[in-house]
Amino acid sequence: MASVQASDGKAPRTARGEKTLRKILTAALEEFGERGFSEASIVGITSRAKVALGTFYTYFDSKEELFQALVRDMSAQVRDHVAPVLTSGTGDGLDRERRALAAFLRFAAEHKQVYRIIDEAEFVDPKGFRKHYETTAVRIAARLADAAARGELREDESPLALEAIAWALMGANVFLGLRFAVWGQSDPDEVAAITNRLIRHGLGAP
Amino acid sequence: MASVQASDGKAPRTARGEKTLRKILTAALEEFGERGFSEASIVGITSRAKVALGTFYTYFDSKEELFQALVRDMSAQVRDHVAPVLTSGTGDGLDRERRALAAFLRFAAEHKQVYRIIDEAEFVDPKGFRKHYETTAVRIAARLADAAARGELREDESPLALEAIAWALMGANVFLGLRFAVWGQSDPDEVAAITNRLIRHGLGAP
DNA sequence: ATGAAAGTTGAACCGACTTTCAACTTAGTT
DNA sequence: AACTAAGTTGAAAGTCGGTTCAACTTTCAT
Repeated sequence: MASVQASDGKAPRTARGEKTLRKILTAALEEFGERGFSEASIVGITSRAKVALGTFYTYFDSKEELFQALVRDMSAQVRDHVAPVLTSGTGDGLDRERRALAAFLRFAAEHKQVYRIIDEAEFVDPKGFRKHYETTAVRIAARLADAAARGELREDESPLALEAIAWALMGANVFLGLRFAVWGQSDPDEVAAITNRLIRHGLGAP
Repeated sequence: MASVQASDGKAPRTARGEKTLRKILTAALEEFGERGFSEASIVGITSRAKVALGTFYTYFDSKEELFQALVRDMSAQVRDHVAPVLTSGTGDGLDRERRALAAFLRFAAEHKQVYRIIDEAEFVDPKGFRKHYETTAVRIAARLADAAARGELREDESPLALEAIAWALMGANVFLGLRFAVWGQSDPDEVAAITNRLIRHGLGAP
């Protein structure tokens, strides 16, 4: 949460201000997570945060800017939550992807608001939304290229193929999160294992 | 478009009424597709349709109900557009999935509004959204079960596995559509072929 | 041709929400 | 204690767009 920024020229200058800003951000995450962007209201946010309506405008220029700030932060949170499992543990590059999916599912189950905010960014903050998925795809593609360079993959893929595969894996992960973490809850390791079999060996008869 | 319904008790009773309803629906698709749900306005819709503001309420109880009607219709359109390639053509069950993805990508490229409306339904019409993806997933799972029964797949999967795989494939398709049909445009057959290799053989070295 | 049902019109109503702002409070410095 | 910068307050302004409705027009069966 430390990374979230107020609007330009509106950063808090005292400890009191910083505390207030944090209260607003926490409240905003709840409000947007529960009610969605357009149903959410500044009054709802400020009353959850137990500050006056006007205080909001000490830190943000508009509801949109607050939302954008949250999208940036949530995007970073997802990344930071998955990152640790990428460097630790044994196994090859595809094992690494399995752990990443399991970590993502665990995170999604615990932070459904985050999920909703990133999804809704497609309409409220299209640039932020696109940036989130494009950088995520690039990150996945880089990991795959790395695994390919170590000879762990079936074959070297063309750049288009690598990108397409990265988007396919990302989309699979997002939808699995929606189905098995946000809507229902299944064992993340089990879901990740099933998916990983698909990714490693495919579905076709040998 | 014939399937779209007006709100309860508001169905047109004359040819004139039917024509007006159709004008409103066409205009609504454009308006929602271009501006999104909350930016879209009834005035925007009725002026595109070249009817008076009040006419809208002859056929719909609210902006939300219109949107829901459109979601139902778009969901059916996607299904109907993909269906033909499932029964025609040669090859096994995985080939069938390849053709389905290619057809979906072609449809998405030509009907970006449809894409946007279904995505935004997550927030405006959660029930419709969920229904769309759940029935789609069930359909995919049934096709896979069918292929498995014919011995075309590597192994029989457990019910959880089958469902998870269906959601993974669906998510992959949706994200590929976003990246390679809505945001950018690549040859649908090429993208489908790349993805199909992944699904058939997996990425792992043999 | 006529009457009734269906459809159309757009000004006005209405409520809800974002945003502003001038007065007030708090905290830290000299 | 006095001063000042930062932060807080909430009433009120301003805006916007969904919805209503009573008058009007069109259609069509008899």
